[in-house]
Amino acid sequence: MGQNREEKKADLKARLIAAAEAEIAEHGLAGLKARAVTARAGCALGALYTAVEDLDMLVVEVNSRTLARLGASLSEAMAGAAGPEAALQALAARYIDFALENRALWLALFEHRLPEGRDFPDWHRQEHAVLLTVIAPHLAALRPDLSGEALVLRGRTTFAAVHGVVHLALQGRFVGLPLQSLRAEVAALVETMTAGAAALAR
Amino acid sequence: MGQNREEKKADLKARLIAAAEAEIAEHGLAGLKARAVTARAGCALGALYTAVEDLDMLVVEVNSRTLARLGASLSEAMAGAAGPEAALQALAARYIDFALENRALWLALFEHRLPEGRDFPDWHRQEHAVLLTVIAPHLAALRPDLSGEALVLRGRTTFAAVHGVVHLALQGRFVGLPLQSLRAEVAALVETMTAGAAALAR
DNA sequence: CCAGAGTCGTGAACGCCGTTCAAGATATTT
DNA sequence: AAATATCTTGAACGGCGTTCACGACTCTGG
Repeated sequence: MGQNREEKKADLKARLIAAAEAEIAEHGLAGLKARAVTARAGCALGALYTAVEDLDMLVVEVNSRTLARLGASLSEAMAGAAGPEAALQALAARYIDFALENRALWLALFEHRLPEGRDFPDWHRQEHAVLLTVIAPHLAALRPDLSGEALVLRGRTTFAAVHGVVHLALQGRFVGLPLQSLRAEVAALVETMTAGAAALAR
Repeated sequence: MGQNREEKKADLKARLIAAAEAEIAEHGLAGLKARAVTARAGCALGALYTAVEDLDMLVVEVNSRTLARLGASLSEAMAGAAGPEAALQALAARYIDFALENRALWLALFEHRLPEGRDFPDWHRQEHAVLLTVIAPHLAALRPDLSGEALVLRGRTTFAAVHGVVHLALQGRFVGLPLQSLRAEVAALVETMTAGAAALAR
């Protein structure tokens, strides 16, 4: 029971992050309330503001954890893939799986915004890079004609295209795909893009 | 000045929609406040709830207008295009132009959510269909091998892919493209997808 | 082991939000 | 012109994120 101050503070912050993660998973990002989080974490309302700057930064902490899990899952998915096309298909499929299994937390990654003037801390911005670095080498193999600069841009474009299809489908928008068609359509999109890349590379 | 009741009510609603549109354009969807809207529309706070059900439905009205303008702009863009590839390129380019010129209003189309239980009225859901119907015929021309059912799904996928690239870029996300690369990258994406479609259609 | 100093957690209170509703203002009917 | 029906008004309400004076706790020097 003899925790010193640093340990207690770290423990409180960890409990708050876990509570916020659970709240988002259950009620979505919009359903995240300071009072519900602190109640679940077993502390007073004001304690939240001793552990993190404000509720937005608590969301950043949750998103940071989600990104780490997503990055690990994607890295694992492309481990055994033979060839760039198979690797990209494996990545897209795993991206869909992760999004479906962590729906609200994954949506929070792209829904969360800071108020007008503020912007995200650099350490968090750079955590997003995994989403691009897992794609880059396979895209380079498909398009040996493109320079490094162009490949970086094309990597962002490729990710965003797949992401857009998954995003609209999981949001349940009218223009989005029905969920039962999502896997097949994303596979077809990746197939179309790799076939197009092969045709344009020569 | 002698307006009857129906005219006054319609006029109030129109003023509220215009005010909400201006507020969203200036401060974003998250910056839309009932008090600011009613002040701009020149009516009392409570009058808002005599014209529309609540603030969410006022956003739906604004989004309805934005969708109509977007649909008209897209229809106009593909008028003079020769061939399906040129038409899809023209549509994508116009989509980007509209999004850039109507940034906050366009973002509101995809950011706005209703609380947990509710969902959008059917008449509004169906207004989104223009985004798909402008694509469908050109996609059908590129992929004569696909059936009608598969083409509908592929149309949604194709829109979502382009939309995803534009969306991440305009949100200013770290993984999004820088705005100055957006047009070229979307053009490259459409080129890749049409090249891939041509390769897979035979 | 104790007392003083420093730090932290607490929850009532604040300002802002969307929404409601009794009451006053306005329009319509008789 | 009076009576009735309808609409508009803005103070008030409950809920939100955030703050802060105060009481409880932890660390340190003797």
